[in-house]
Amino acid sequence: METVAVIDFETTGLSPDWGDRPTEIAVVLLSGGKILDRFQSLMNPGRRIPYYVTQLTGISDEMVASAPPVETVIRQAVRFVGNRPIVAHNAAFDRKFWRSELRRLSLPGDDRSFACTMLLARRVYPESPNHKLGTLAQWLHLPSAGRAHRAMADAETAGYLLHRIRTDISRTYKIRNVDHELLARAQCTPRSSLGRVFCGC
DNA sequence: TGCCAGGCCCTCTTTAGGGCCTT
Repeated sequence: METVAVIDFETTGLSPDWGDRPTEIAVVLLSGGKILDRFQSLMNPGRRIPYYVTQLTGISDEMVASAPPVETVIRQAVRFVGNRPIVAHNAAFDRKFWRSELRRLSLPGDDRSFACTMLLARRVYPESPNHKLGTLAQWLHLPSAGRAHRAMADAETAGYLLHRIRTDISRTYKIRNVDHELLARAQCTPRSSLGRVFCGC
């Protein structure tokens, strides 16, 4: 089964266009539902972290003061991810920070597509109370990964969610190997045609 | 104590509007 890189950013806010920067990144390499390797680092965003974000994530100005700068960590993360497909929960959010930081560094790969576990979960589990990562983890009884809203815990949980989605799709549509290409296609496919997408492959 | 944006999806829709989700 293809190895994918599941990414999660903690940041100073919602938008790099407003000057927000990452404060932490975690990447897990996932294959067949097993975590093969992990990368995690706090980083110094060069700006203050709003109080409400610290309340949410537990990441404070004091914690990132001695951390390496964003540029250093992003270069390490890019090397760790390599050419593997990238997955995230609400991938549009992580993708825009990934792109923003790669462009700052003039690194290639800022146009890479991300597969999104939230969009997949909306289609596969429409009956879930909502499609927040924490709710899905609880609702599906996924393994506990630690404190929510920290990068490694959320990346691991998104990895477990991805594996569960693959397993349920395989069972529902009698497909043995649900690879990343199918997930990527599902990302752009209306829920009503999900069955046709997988049965058609 | 900075409460910001944007892509996706649904519907009381499509020449639009609003909710969800991420920090």
